[in-house]
Amino acid sequence: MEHPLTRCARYEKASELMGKRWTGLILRILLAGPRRFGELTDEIGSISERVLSERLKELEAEGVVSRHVDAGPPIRVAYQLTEKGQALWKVVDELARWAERWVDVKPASAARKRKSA
Amino acid sequence: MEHPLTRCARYEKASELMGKRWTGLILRILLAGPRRFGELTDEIGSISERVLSERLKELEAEGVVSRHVDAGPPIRVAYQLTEKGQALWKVVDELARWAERWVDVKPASAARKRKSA
DNA sequence: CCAAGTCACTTACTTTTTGGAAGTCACTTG
DNA sequence: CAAGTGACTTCCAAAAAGTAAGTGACTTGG
Repeated sequence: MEHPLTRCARYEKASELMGKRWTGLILRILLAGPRRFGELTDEIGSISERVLSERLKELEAEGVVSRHVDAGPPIRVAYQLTEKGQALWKVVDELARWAERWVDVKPASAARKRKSA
Repeated sequence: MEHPLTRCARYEKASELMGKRWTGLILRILLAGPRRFGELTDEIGSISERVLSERLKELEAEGVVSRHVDAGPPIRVAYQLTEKGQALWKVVDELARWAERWVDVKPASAARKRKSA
């Protein structure tokens, strides 16, 4: 191999977190400011409440987001990034830059076939 | 909401790509140089060949990695990043930095450390 | 007061993805 | 020519995500 690569448990864990469906989207939205549960579902659009709830719990468990209950009377729950979560802005930002530069949003042309006959 | 946020289809697609299990790990390895199928399975450790094969096809379809067959005789297949794939180094790098700074690899015990310089 | 609605979730059930192991195909080596 | 090796596939069970309907606290309208 060209370069040996030491396995990095921290990176593996980080990658496991970001490598879950919807996490990247949730983070981008929360980087713009706190959001309530319903706002998140609306802004993400196609996520199911079941999964959003799950993802939010995972992120909270990881210390990336915090949950704030405003006992109203109209009870409202807001989610916002912790310091650890805010620190992810660079990752999100670089991914956004990459996306701007490299992602074509139109239906991708078909992948080349492997040599088969 | 604090800041409105325009939905970005490109980011959504990028996030869908990175937001798949194993993709972050595969990318980090490939950023260190080309790898053969077996090397990837070994270096990742716990991925199944079925899923690695699937992920590689997806990444190839997205134009992030390219597949090179060296018709040997000992036939070998190498995967390497395309220019588009290489461009992801910043994302991987920022994620790695974040992980170094914020991810605790040990099982979380009673007290959690705050930012220790 | 009672019915209907909102918000933040849960629960139950279906579909899709992933994991694990074994099999395939084209060679290579003993 | 029986046993590998490398790169995948196939099959099947387990886990995660999608869908829809339900829950509980509280509000508004008639």
